[in-house]
Parts: sequence; C-alpha cells; structure tokens
Amino acid sequence: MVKKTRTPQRREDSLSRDRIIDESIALLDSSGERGLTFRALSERLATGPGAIYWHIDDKSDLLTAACDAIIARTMSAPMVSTTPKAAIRALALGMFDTIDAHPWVGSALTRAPGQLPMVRILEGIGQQVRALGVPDNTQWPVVSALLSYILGVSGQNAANAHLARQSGADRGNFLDEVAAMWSELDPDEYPFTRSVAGQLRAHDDRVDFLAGIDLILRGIESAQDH
Amino acid sequence: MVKKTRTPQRREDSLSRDRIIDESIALLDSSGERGLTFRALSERLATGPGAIYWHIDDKSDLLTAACDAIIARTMSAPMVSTTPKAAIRALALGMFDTIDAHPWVGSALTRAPGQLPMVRILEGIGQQVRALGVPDNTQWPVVSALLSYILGVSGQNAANAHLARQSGADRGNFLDEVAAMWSELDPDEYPFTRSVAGQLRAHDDRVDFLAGIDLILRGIESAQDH
DNA sequence: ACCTGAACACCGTTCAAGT
DNA sequence: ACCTGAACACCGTTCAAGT
Repeated sequence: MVKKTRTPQRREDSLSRDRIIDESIALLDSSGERGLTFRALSERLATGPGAIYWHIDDKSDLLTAACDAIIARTMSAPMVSTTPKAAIRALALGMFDTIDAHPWVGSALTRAPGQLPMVRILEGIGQQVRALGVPDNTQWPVVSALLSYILGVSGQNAANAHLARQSGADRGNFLDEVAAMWSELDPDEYPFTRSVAGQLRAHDDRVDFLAGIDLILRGIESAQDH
Repeated sequence: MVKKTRTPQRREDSLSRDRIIDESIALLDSSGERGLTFRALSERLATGPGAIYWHIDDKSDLLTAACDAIIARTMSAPMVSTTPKAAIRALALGMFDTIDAHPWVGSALTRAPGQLPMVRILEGIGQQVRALGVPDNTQWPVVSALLSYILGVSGQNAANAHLARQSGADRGNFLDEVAAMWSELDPDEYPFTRSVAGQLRAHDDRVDFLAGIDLILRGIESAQDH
C-alpha cells in the first residue's frame, strides 16, 4: 500500500551521474572540500568506491561537475533587469550570494579555467557589457576585469566565512581575532592596516562588493566619454 | 684542503624553520602544490617526516609561511614611484608577476585571509590609496576592490598558466584547446563567448590586467569629482 | 632541545571478478 | 553495461624512543 508507484523500470536508488553530483554537492555543502571523499560518497550512495568511476572520470571531473550544477542554477535565474548596468549588478550579487552559500564553488572555479562553469558567467557578463555599448575591441578586457573582480571578491569572502564558521563558537569570533591581530601590528610599518582594524567588523562585505562593481562601472563610463 | 672554512659551530645542514621554508618553496615551484609533501620535504632535508613538526605547526602553517616569504620579498622591493597612481600600478604588476612565477601563492593567499601575507599587500595598497587623497570613510572599499581585483586576476592567470604548463607540449596548446571548445558552443546561447574565442590567444593577460587597474583608478577619480 | 622512524588513520585510483 | 570490494601507492600526523 505504501508508495506502490507504477514505474517498475526506474529504481530511485540506481546510480547515475546526476545522483552522484547531487550527493557530492550535499557533501561539499555540509563538510567542505575535504568532506568530498570517494569513500564518504560511496557510502551515501550505498555502493563501492569503484562504482563511481563508471560515471565520473576522476575527482577533478567530479568537482567541476558539481560546480557547474550550482553555477547553471544561478545563471539561469530569471534576470529581468531594466538596464544593462542593473543587470550586471544583479548578476554580480547573484554570484556573490551563491559562492557565499557554497564556499567550495569559489576554489572549484579557479581550478577549472575556461571550462563550462566559467563560460556561463563570462557569457552572462559579456552580453550585458555589449548592451552597455562598449566597443568591440575593448569588450574583452572590460569583461575580464568584471569577471575577475566578481570571482576574486566572492572567493575571498567565502574563504573568510568558511574560516569564521570553524573558529570559535559564534561567527564574529574570527573577525575579532583578525582585528585584534591587526591592532597589534607595528604602527610605523602598518599604519593603514591598523587604522582600518576597527572598521573590520562593522563593514558589510556585500555592500563593499557592490561599491567595487560601481567603481568599475563608473570607470567604464568614464573611459567611454573620455 | 677543499672548503675547510672556519665556522665550526654552524652545520649548514642543520634543521631550522627558514631552511624548511626555503626547501618548501623550491618544492612548490618545481612540482606545484601537490609536490609539497612531508615525505618529499624530509627527504630533501635528509631527515624524518616527524622532525619537521618540531619547527612547523602543520601543513597549513607551512604553506602560509612559504607564501609569506615570497610576498615579503615582493613587497619590500624598492618601489620608488613618482605618483600614487604609478605606485599602485607598479605594486599591482609586481604581484601579478610574482604569482605568475609562483602559481601556488595565489591559492595560498586565499586560504589564509587576514594573515600576514595578505596584510603586507593590504598595507601597500592602503598607503597609496591614502596618498591618492581618497577620504577616510571610503578608503576601505576602494582598497578592498583593488586588492580583490589584483588577487583575483593574478590567481586566475596563474591557474591558466599552470594548466597550460601541464597540457600538451608547447604552452599555447591549452589556449588553443579552450578556443576550440568555445567555438563549438551553441551560437544562440553563447554569442559573446564565441565572438571572443578567436581573440583568446592573441591577448596579453598582463596588458588586460593593467587595463583593469586603470579602469578602477578611473572610477576612483570619477567618484571623487562627482 | 631536537631528531628518528615506525605506526595510525586516512586518501584517490585501479582492476579482477562478478551480475 | 554496470557494479563490487580488495589492493596499491600514497597522504598528514602522532608518538615512543633515542641523542
């Protein structure tokens, strides 16, 4: 009586590339990059470690595939923005939040340059930069600057968040430790770092991130006018 | 007769933190991040794996220390520039070249946020941004944008170079493969990526990098005038 | 104080053997 | 075609024992 469905062929627990990738994402989200292990994965899938190799090339392939699944989800979101500028800001924030939610995506992207996950983001930015009216011959450096900035900041933020999650009980602990360390630096050698140590905790990384995007967008406009 | 020096106390081959770090850098440079192994390291140092733990906390400590040695070297270079703008460009290029020469530094930096290596760079940028006349309350986001951009692009470039070194015989092979892959993408879904596939090989990453720096600097100026 | 090296608890990956 | 699970060649880290 219980759940007697009419799909006799399909065993829900049978192995498949998609199921392996889904389970990998769950593992990566819950226990980080070191948590993704062929043994842990095969246990979750109720199979042997070797079975996975029938569907996946190796660990690098697995990580890239998991990364791509996340990116594809993010980039295929509706994205209805009034202006190209607004679209770029929305895309950037979307990536920031995605990498914040899945910190391992940041380093996975770096480890697979030119691959599909990166291409998805490149394309999204590229289309909006075109719409912005940037001339053909300068589109590439502009897109490349935006892409690098977005991935750079998001990755950094995720690394912070990841360490913060590990250190101490509450989440502010990590920033407190860093701030304390910065305050003890030599005043002659590190005047700037000392001066911003206090601001470290108060600042909202998301807001700073958007400010940087606006800075680059402003630079693009200014370069066009010049 | 041969090399009978007068320094009886000092055994050149004795273990020390510095010697371990130097040997680690050599290992990282020659065989990448995977090449740094306590066993390979202890063999080079003619000792047991356990001996290293007397001078070093763990592998993460080792990697951060090696990273810091490289960054300290780069950041302590003369740096005599006429204007803050020129100084920022010089600093950025210096980091780009350093990470290009030592690709593992890129990911090591990301894995140790807030630590000394990062602080050195932050301080260098911060002092120049101050000199640029950026008001106190917006210094942090500006510095953070520059820092993220520099590390983001440099890391990306290093990852490319690293993969390029592995794949095929000559160094252009990797870019050719990526360009070929991009050309075969669906024209409706990936118009932008396809349009830049051809330019991929011709472009000089260093030039694009500097163009991005200039874009941000222009944005800073424009924000000040506004 | 500093070093040795065996031992522990893991890894990714392969491969004969099964169904 | 797809899966099993033992086996191989590694890891980082610890720790009793040495000097």
